[in-house]
Amino acid sequence: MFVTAAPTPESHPLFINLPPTEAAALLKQGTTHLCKRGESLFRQGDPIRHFYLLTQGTIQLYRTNAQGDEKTVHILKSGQIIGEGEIMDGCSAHRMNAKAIADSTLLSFSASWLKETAKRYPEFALNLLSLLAQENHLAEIEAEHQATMSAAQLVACFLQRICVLYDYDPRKFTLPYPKSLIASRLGMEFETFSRTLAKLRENGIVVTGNEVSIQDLGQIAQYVCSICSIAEDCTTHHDLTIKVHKK
Amino acid sequence: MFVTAAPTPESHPLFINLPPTEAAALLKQGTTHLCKRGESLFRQGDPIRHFYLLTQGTIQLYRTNAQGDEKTVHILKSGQIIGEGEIMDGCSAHRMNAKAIADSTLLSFSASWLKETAKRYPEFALNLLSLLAQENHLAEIEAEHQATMSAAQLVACFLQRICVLYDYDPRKFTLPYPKSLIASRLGMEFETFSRTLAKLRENGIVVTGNEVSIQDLGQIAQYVCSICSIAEDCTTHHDLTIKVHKK
DNA sequence: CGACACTTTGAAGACGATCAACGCCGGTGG
DNA sequence: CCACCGGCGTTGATCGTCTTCAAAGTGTCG
Repeated sequence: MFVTAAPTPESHPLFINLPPTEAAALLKQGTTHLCKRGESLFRQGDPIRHFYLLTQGTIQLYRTNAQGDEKTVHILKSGQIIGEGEIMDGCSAHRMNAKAIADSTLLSFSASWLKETAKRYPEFALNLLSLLAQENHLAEIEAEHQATMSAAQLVACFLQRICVLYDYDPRKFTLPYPKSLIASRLGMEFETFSRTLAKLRENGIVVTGNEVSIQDLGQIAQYVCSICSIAEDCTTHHDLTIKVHKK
Repeated sequence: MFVTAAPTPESHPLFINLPPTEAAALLKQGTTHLCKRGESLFRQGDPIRHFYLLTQGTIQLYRTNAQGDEKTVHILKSGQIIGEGEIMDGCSAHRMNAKAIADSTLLSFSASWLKETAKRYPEFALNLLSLLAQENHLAEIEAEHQATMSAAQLVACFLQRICVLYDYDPRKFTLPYPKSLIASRLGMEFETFSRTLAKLRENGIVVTGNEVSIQDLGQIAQYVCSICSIAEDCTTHHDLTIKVHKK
């Protein structure tokens, strides 16, 4: 999940330690799939047929409950993978919906390809295990954040993550998707999201329209990360600090 | 994580599809470790040395932040495993604390044992992948719950899960650990937990001291599960319904 | 009996959801 | 070219929920 964009599929974390020829051969078994902005890739309840590697674009994963409320589970960017959990878990039907937020390109493999490859290539299996373990950690942290952070802190944390994920300059960048999507991703109402922006301004994050400027990382760390139990080994905040130092 | 208690380590989900002799040989590489009630198994920041299989007792996994607040991440029972995520993720230090809530017995393996075994036995790797994928799903659901459910709904959902996990009769069972621990597990204050009990009584769950009685599963489903986006494929609620039908 | 851990209850305040109104912008159609 | 509309975002007022601080009740084990 938390993977810096792989410039080419061959260099994806899944294929680390595999001979490049093997990786290329495996990748050839995938077919390219296009998904236009607004199009659905699959829906909750659909049979699981494919494992996907997103090579370009943005995919929203979301769930719907009986009341019709939507909750965004993930917003994926190029280099991230789709379906690995559901496939390894042995699910027969999708547990969420996938929709393109922007025109997207995916490499699609059969679901059994993933299991077979994991079985045949121990290195691949270990890479997949590592990815799942990372996703796991992030999901746990997210649950903790939801339980302990205020809306403003959630937003501040998310903005930092976006910044690392997209390799933006914290001092000035443009939101890669609408605010309402972020609100849905963070499990809050968009009115609440909007109101947090005032609070963030007091804490060194200025948002004007779609432009964000994180002015003082130290202040934000104080405001957000001091509450967080992973604080010192938070890769996000760590990477961000390094990023600014370099420039 | 969400594994019905394995009566013997050999029948643990990790060893499914492995020849029994192999499983037994692998298990022999572990050593038995005792952890008395209140004792710490490891702490946040400690180097990661072992993978554990909990064979008896109860282990609490929790995190502490700079402010000193504790958040319980998991409460494990026999049959569950410890450390798999951190090891597969390649962490060098523990990201949380582990403490015995009750006298516990663990089978301990070296961290490299886990990686080596996954590398050598494809079936084992697939089993481990399946377990991680399940944990993942649960963690995602938990984040969603934290974001969308009220305190009372969280408690109701948790009580149902306990019921399935420990194979209790929903109509009358005793809480396996103190209420304050449950509150910490659910990310709420224990005062809040206490107050939710009145609300639950109105919805068909009566708690008196440590005795719980879930009187009407349908009513609870209405109160809790109708909000939840996994509703129809929630193993917990599903299993619970079946359980009652059988009796 | 008294100490201590655990739990309950009360009152005050902070926070987020909800409902409602309005502003802004891009596109469409007359 | 302007009027209208729909998607998106902001702001205000109100209400219910959870936290916080404080006090008191319950239980068990020396």
